[in-house]
Amino acid sequence: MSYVLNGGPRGVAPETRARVLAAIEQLGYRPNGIARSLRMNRTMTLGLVVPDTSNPFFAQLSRAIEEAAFAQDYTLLIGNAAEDDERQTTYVRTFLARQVDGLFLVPAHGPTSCVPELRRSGVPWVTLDRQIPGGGAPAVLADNRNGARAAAEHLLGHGRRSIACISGPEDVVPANERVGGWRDALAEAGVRPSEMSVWHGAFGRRAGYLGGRELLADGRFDAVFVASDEQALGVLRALQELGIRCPEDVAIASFDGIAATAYSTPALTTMAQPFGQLGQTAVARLLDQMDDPEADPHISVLPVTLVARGSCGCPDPPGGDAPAGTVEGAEQ
Amino acid sequence: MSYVLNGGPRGVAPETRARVLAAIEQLGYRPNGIARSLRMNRTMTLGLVVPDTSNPFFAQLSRAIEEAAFAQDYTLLIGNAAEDDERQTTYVRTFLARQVDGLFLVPAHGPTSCVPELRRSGVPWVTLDRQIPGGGAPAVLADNRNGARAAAEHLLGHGRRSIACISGPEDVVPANERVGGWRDALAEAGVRPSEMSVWHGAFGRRAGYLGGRELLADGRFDAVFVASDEQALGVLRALQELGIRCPEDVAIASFDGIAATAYSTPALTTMAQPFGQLGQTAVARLLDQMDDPEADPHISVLPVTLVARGSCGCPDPPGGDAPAGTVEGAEQ
DNA sequence: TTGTAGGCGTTATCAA
DNA sequence: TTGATAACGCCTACAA
Repeated sequence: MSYVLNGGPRGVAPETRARVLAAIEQLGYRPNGIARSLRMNRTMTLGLVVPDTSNPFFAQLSRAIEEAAFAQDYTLLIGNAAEDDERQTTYVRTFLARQVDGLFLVPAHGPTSCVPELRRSGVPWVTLDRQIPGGGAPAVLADNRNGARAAAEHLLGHGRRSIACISGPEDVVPANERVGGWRDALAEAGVRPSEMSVWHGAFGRRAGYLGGRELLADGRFDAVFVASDEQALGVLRALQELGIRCPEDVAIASFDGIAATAYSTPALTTMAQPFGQLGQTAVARLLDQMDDPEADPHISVLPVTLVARGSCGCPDPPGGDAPAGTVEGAEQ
Repeated sequence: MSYVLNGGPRGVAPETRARVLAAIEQLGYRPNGIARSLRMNRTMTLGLVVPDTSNPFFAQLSRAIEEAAFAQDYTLLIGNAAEDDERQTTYVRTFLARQVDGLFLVPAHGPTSCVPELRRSGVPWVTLDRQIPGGGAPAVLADNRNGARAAAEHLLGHGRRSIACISGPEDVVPANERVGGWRDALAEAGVRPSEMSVWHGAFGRRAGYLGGRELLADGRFDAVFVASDEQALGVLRALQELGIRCPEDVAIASFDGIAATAYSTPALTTMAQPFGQLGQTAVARLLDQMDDPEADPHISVLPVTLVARGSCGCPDPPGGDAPAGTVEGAEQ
């Protein structure tokens, strides 16, 4: 039975095979994957814990990982930490109890108390998007600093001189790297650190909206670099309410390259992350670790690409142009 | 060991319990959920297959279901059918092989060839959002017809008389129910069926954008009812490119109540689905079926609520007002 | 080429 | 109160 369904590890006489197949058909037999997992000591399941599944950036990232995992015959369990360390730990624990073969973690901001447990479990894991300080696990990251710098330089290239920054939570590493890149560009253009204005808030539209209202109302700035597209969409709405035109009065460049940026008015100029590659790389790294748990944890930093649209002052292309780095998993 | 960890079904002497606990600690013992599932014949896992995880509506719906399942100690497996019947079947099969205790299905458009297999498996299942013609399974649905009618009536109430409709694929039931509701309202206002213009396309922004460009360019219409928010966001962009003002020249009302509608310019007037309730109801129905597979499949139709914002001509509230039906799982 | 049996890690039943 | 043991369904090594 086993031999005919799995095609091995030894042969079956054609006549017997037919008999077995017939019996399977007749009894409506379905193999039990749980028993198989128990025996084989692998579940062909991977876990993914993200800070917030309702944030389109994480949704697109999850989708890319799912795609890559599916292609390798793995099923993906997705857990939503809701930006809460306790819930993050709960999910990690649940997944470990379910004997996932490996785990992806996009750490929520704040402490990441599940790390020791994760390490003790011996289950291979990989962090994504955000690195863990004393991690010890492979990480797959976007080139936040250079990307942010390129975005700010692009705004400078449009003749903007007074460029604010709206960023994510202060304890999120990539948010700070992006602020760093923005600072780099401004410093090189001769702006003093004391003249650089940064606003910190949650990722998500609401925070962007609030930051926009607070920072851009008085006309001090002729441009803003926003650390995430979601926030930038909120900023766009804030400008609208304030009667400030984009890009004429305030130009915007942001970061991530989510699909929605192609349909706002104006469409957003953004540094697009290579979602498909991020997913594939993450899966590849995890499989590496599963192959050889002793292999030293590799840090992969993937480049981001500028997608110039209307919000920075470039010509606004027709709605729905595909951001360069977002071909797979973006569709719609 | 089992008795101390699970607190039953029989007692353990305090002294023994302490010894067991100590051993657990010392050996770093972790219970194996797979073995447990095999023995118990339940995995505490539910499956969900949706047509397209990158569509924010399904993302928000998935999130609500995950929330409700998590609250009942179930883990949710999410599969992305990518609007492809074959892939949908693959996921259903994968989930059945993994011995999910129950399954949620949001059928992709077109045929749903996995139904016989699903039925034969004996695993309880529930359909969501879209009902299956000869289903036989419980369904949890929004009140599409009345919701759409209310939306169209609202546009009529603003004095609009020439109201087009942009809808989803022709073979998707809820899309047609929404078209039906829009027809109802127009007919009641004295519009002849021959004067009612409907455009059909995929759900998603791109389709809405294309439909908007095609249908609204020549100024024949002073309003449009759009069958999904995603499409409506595309329509908004199309109007912008055509130099048509919203709501002055063309008013918009749409359907779903996804979070992004609160941040567009103008913010979208929409019929908000009660995501939280949909999730809870779906889980409740599935647990019902699991309790008693013979219980007859109940069809739950939940009401949608009008969220009036700028796109229909109502005053545009500040960005980020929470759509009435979307409290849970919407955040941002 | 095929039948048989042991064991994966649990839980629950039976005997002590 | 506890120790021993069968069984869940699968895979595979071994014997025939």
